[in-house]
This record gives sequence, C-alpha cells and structure tokens, in this order.
Amino acid sequence: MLDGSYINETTLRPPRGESFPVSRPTPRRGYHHGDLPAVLVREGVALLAETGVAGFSVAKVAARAGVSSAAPYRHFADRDALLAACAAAILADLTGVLARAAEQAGPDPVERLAATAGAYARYVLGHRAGIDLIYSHDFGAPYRETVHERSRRFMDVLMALAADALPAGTPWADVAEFVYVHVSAAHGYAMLLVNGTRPPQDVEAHAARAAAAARDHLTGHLARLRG
Amino acid sequence: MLDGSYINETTLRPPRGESFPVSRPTPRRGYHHGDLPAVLVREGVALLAETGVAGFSVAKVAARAGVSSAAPYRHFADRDALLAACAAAILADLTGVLARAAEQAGPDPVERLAATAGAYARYVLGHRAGIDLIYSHDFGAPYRETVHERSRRFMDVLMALAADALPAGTPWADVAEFVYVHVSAAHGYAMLLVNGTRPPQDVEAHAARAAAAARDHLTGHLARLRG
DNA sequence: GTCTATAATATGATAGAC
DNA sequence: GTCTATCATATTATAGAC
Repeated sequence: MLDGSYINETTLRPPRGESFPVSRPTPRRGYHHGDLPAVLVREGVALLAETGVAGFSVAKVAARAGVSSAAPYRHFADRDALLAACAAAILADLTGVLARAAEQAGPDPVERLAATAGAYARYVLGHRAGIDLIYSHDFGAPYRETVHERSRRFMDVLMALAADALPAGTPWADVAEFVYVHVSAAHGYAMLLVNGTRPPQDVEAHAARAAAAARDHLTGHLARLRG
Repeated sequence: MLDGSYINETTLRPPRGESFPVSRPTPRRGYHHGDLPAVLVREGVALLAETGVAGFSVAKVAARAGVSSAAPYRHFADRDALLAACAAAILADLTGVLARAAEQAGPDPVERLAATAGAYARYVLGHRAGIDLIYSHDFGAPYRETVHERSRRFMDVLMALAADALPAGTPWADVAEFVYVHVSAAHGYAMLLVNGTRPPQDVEAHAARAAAAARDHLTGHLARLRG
C-alpha cells in the first residue's frame, strides 16, 4: 500500500476548466517524476510521522519530494486535499495490516480479534504522530468523503472479526458498539505509548500487552452477556 | 480549578536580569487585568478546546484576553510556555474531576474505577480538541517537568483506585500496567467520540458506555488473574 | 508538469514609549 | 505591565515563463 491508489476524483484537482474526469490520463514520459502525486503522499505520510499534523506543510512536503513549493498544487487543490490523501493512505495501509494480522493469528476468533489490537500498537509505534490525523483532523467537505470511505472499510474488517468472536446472533448495533470500544482502546493504548514517557523499545512486548488488554475486554464483555 | 495555581517557577518568565524567584510578588493594582496570566491560560484552554493544538497561537489567545499580542510575553517566555501552562491546567482540572467522580460512585472499588472512565468521556466531550494536547504535544525541556508533575498526580489518583479494585497484594508494576490500559481505553473512546462521526448528543449515554467498557476490562482482567 | 517569482497573510518574538 | 510598532520568518496559494 501507500501507493497511488488512494488518489481519486475527490482529491485530484480537475484539469483547467473541465469538471472532474472519471479516469486519470496515464502519465506521459518526459517529466521529472513518474508519479509526483504518489511521491507527495509518501513524503506527506513520512512528514506526519515525524512532526504530527502541526508540523505538516505543503512546502515541506514539496521540499522532501525535491520539487518546488508550487508543484503540489498542480495535483492537489489545497493543503487539505493533500492532507486528506495522506490520511486515506494511512487508513488503507492500516486496514491491510490489521487484516493480515488477523489472518496470521489462526482460527480462534478471540485470538484473531486480539491480534488486531497488537498489530495496531505495532503500526502506531512505527508511524508515530501521523496516526492521529485519522481521528483528530476535520477535513473540509470535499475531502471528508474520501477519508470517510476508507474509514468505513477499516471498520468493516473489524466488524467481521468481532461478529465471529461475539455470540452468534448478536445484533449488528451491538457488534458495532463493541468494535468501537475495541478500536478506541487499541488506539488510546498505542497513542499513549507513542507520546508518553515510556520508551518504545520493546515493541513486541507492547503489542502483546495491547492484545492482552483486548482479550480482557472481550472476555469481560462475554461474561457480562452471559449474566 | 483552571485558576492560577498551575503557574510556577518553570512556566513564569523571570523578571529582568534576575533568576527565577521562589514566589511571585503579589499583583499590584492599577493594571488592566488583575491576573493576566490566569486569564491567558483560561483563554488558551478555551481556544484549545475550539481549535485544537493546530489552531493555537499566542496572538489569538492575547486577542481573546483583550490584550496586545506582546502582552503574553511578559508572563510566558514563549509559545511553548503558555501551551505547557494550559496543559498543566487541563491535567489538574481533569484530575479533580475524576477524583470527585470516584468519590460519588459509592464504596464499590469496581464502580469507583468505572466511574472515572465515564467522567473522562464526559470531560473530553466538554473540552473536545484541547484534551489531546496532554498526550500529543512534545513540550520543550524547561516545561516538560511542569506537565509531567501534573501527569504524575493524575496517574496517582487512578493508581489508588485501581489498587483497591485489583486483588490485594497485586504488585505495583501490575497495577500501573492496568491503570495505563484503563486510561488509554477511556482516552481512546472519548477521542473517537469527539472526532468521529458520532453525534455527541447523548453525553450521559456515552459516559455510561465508557464506564461499561472499563467494567468489562476489569472483569476480564480479574478472570484472567484467577485462572 | 514543473519552475521562478511573488502576493497576502499569520506568526513568534523584540524594542522602546508610557 | 501593557501598548504600539516592527522584524524576520514561514506559510498558502497564484501568475506566468518554459
């Protein structure tokens, strides 16, 4: 992931005077970058990881990509468009990581779900400040949908895993509620790890603890359901 | 809370040429504000709640307080000093709120701890974007200790509550680990509430869910300890 | 598509009057 | 202690050359 696939009609600025095209023309040769939009997003994600949303600027991303500060505006309408593309990229990437972690955790539904919490911690420790963009930034109306759609896919993956771990016949709304808590706990734990005083040295130990916490939450939840 | 008590030798700029005084001279009359530092922190906290760390600036805080953009620099060495004072104020306030919530929850240790999660959600829904400053901002060396000290008191309150809820004789490190997860889950849940798509309409319902999640976590944890 | 140059704005921070 | 005035800097975004 973290390729160009997250650039769509919403994030792309339309060519002069035209309305948004259904498909992007294939890039022609002869330009300095084969795919500047993808490079900008990659560098934007890296910058976010290093400095957080506060330190993010179009100029810095351009400099990192080795182009002028004006170049990004040919591909992204404004700062928020680039930021949204970065958020979408992170979300898509994270979704894939969690899905793979669940897959590798074996057949037990409880372990599969717990594994996503561990993977979340691992991912956040790798991406540091960038990750809170997903939750903490209010994207402008034109870009909100792009991010929102990725966010939906992210939740869908976890909903499927939670539905397997919870008792058969659990109402959809209750599954959603559980996933919400599951995600927020994993997120909170990971964020405190990143920003807190704890050394991020032993990543796997932290991931194991996050998974254990998720397991405890699920166990306690199931116990409550049983009476 | 949210008064002037968080201003200490670390956040206060020393008077011309002197080193840091042990105590601040009592404010004399004849100035436009009785206590501008306190006003600045109050407005800073309000601004943080509205715009988050990204929208925070010394100039805006000064404007809100009705003073010139230069005035804050007589009381705070730089932007980071003001930001740290705001963070310290929020932390102290939040600590008091959680302690009171536990007190009002009755004698059951489980309920007392769960109540802090509910109160956390309630508080964050009221302070919105401002709260993540506590975790997400890297304060400069001179101000780090100020915030850190408040952070320690915050954790101490929760440690005491958790020690009561966990089995007698639980090692201190295990209590700390549990509190860490407890706080991060509450924080994550509250932050997703604030920044997510969910309407913050039914604050009490959200607080109840946060408390329920904390109860599930504790229950599951105790079950794991038993077997 | 990318560059150079530039405008408009906001910001952090200081100097000196009162 | 606060104000006015000011500077240096960084940022978003655009215009026009190539």
